[in-house]
Amino acid sequence: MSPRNPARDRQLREARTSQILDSALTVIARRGLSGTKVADIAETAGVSVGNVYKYFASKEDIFEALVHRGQQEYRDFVEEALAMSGSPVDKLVWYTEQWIAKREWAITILLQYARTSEAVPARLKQAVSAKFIDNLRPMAAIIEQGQQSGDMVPGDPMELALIYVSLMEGLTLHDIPDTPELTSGIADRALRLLLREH
Amino acid sequence: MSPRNPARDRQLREARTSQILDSALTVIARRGLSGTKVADIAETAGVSVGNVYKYFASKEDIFEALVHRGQQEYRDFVEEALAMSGSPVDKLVWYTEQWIAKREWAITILLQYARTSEAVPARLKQAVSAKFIDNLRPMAAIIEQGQQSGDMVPGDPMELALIYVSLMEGLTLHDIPDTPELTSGIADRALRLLLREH
Amino acid sequence: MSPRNPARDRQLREARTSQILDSALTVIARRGLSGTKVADIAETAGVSVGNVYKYFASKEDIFEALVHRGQQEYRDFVEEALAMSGSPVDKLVWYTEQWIAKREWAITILLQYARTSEAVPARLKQAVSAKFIDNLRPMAAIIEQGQQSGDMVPGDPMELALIYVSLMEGLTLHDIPDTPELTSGIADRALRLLLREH
Amino acid sequence: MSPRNPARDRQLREARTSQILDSALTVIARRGLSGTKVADIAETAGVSVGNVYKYFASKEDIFEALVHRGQQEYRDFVEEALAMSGSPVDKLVWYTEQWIAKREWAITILLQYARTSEAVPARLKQAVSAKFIDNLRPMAAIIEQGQQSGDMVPGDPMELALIYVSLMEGLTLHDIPDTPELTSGIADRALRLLLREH
DNA sequence: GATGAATGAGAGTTCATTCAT
DNA sequence: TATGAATGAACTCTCATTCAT
Repeated sequence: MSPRNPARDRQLREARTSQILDSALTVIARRGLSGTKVADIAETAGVSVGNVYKYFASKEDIFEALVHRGQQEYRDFVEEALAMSGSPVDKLVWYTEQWIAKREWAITILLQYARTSEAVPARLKQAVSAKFIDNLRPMAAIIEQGQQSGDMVPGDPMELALIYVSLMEGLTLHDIPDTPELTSGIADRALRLLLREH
Repeated sequence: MSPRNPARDRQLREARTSQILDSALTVIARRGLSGTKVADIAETAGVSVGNVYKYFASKEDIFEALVHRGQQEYRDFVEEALAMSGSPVDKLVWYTEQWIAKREWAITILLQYARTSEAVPARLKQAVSAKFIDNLRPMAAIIEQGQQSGDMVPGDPMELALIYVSLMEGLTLHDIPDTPELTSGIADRALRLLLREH
Repeated sequence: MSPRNPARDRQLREARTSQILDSALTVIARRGLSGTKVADIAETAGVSVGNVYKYFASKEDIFEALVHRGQQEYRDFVEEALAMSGSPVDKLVWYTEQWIAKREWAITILLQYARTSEAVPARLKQAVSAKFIDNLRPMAAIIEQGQQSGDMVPGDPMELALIYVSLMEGLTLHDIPDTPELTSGIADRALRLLLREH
Repeated sequence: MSPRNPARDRQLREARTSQILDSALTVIARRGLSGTKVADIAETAGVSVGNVYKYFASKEDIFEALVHRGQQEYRDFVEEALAMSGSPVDKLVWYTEQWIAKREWAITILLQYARTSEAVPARLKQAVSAKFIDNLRPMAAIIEQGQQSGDMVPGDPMELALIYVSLMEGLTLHDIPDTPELTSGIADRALRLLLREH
């Protein structure tokens, strides 16, 4: 028997948790929550079915953890864009390129499901919607900077942020792996919609 | 011989079919395909479970019929926009207002699911994607007219059509009944992205 | 409207009843009772499903009528063999040839099912078994005649009748349409088992 | 790693499989295939419904396994008769007594159903019929030995084997538990049909 | 902790029977 | 009387969850 090592135990536990969530993200995004079997998640994660339940109480619990993690990661990402050096337009360009590169289709589908499905508890739906609105703020801040520098179109920054994020999401949902309807230049083209003509 | 009236029978059959599809559209959009019980569809349609199977061979069959009908209705709608009298900008305005008014969220969710879910047969996925692209053409034609009249931004009309439709869809998915994140002016605001500044 | 004719009405009713029973016999023998849908019977009989219920109260009712008719027809047949002119051996030959010619596989299967299946009410099972035993008597009488004339093997005539009928049935069940394992001479060969060597 | 014992697991698996087949044999023989619920099989076997599906893909799959096992067991049985020491008549006597003692009614009913029902896939029907014919060979060999020793009636051994087996089956189907029409001496009497008078 | 066999509630689908026309 | 659409109970099969090892 190996000697107990609480720190290492916790670390292993977190690694397993992440591993299960990563697998769950992909399969749930591809098949929907009720279309995904716990056995699918377990298999993709390379663990046994029973073991999944050592880390999560239920399939719903996995979904909720997934949603929270996804929204937090997005928050970190958009704040990183806001905090970076460079002009507001540079920030927007970086955000857009990163979004495309990271292929956020999986979490986009999941969050859309979380906001719209009746199968999701109202409590969670409201939390997700509220967090989504809150997550628009860094983007709105970038847009506001762009308006002050005269580089971006006028209008309520929060509204413009919602429009831009919706557009990113809408485009993303047409660029799922294996169903590519997007040519590479389209996101670039979309970006320019926010910019003033000169 | 027969105590039935064949013409009336057929009429009733078509009415029932529509009734079931209408119900299915709403509940499947709200709960997902695998999250929806045939019993839910039946109850919403006000018919018995068994009777649903007189009209559709399976739940998947209902879904497929729904998708076909949805894409055809969209085609009719966008061609109506193209055919109407008035300037290209008028057509785009009408299209946008109608889209918002018709609250196309249900079919938007369904078609997104049809294009992206692994649970959907590849054959159907491809058909839906192809039809989606084809359905961009009338919108591209409107944009081309707008470019010729100097009212709309330059760029490949098909690309711009994809962007605009993606934006509509993205916004729609944030304006589901009971989860309204959209203020009334946002769609109007979005529309202006395609217009040239003067 | 045609004028009422009670005699003709009854005749038509009997014809319909026979027609339904004939269809039922074939399909139930081929698919089993619970494997047969009332719709199958109706379709084979060329009537509507609803109309079947004008003549029989239930599927079980059809089955019971079938069994009764089958056992009565067999009784008539074996009594005809007993009553015919000629030697006991001639009677047995005629009986055997007729049995083979009439291809009684359908009713044989049905009666076997009626006697052995738990799905059949005990009351009916007992009636069928009793009638089966009773129906052995004419055959036993033929055998007794054959023993008296010295042409048939000795032994209890009822036992020998049971053996011979079981053999006929056993052979019949290997000569179902589309599954012929029987060569034409086998029944003839079987017949000789009852005859004395000379 | 694994806390399981693979050898023991496999053993348990085989035991469960047999247990389910044994239960299935009895209930399907008594109620017919479509008259038998998987729940009946599960209950008789003392396992849960869901667990049955861990061992067999479908009810049809159980039926097929049952048929294969039954025909193989019969083959072993009849070959044992052929291989035993003693005269051909001794072999036939042993075979007959064993058949009666083993009360093969269940598998007899099942195989008859497999050969005759339209509900059984043609592929399986043909396989069963072919195996049935093949399984006649050891019996035919016994009869041939009996003919050579002058103890059995002349004739094509395969034909006589078919007749004898059909007779056994026919008698068996009149001696189902709870429907006994057979007196104990009848099988003995039947056996003598193949023997020459002296 | 790790495993996967076992459970049983629940979903899709069928079909005997009824009934409005 | 004849029809076949409508009903819903019952069946097959699935899968989230538990638990003995």
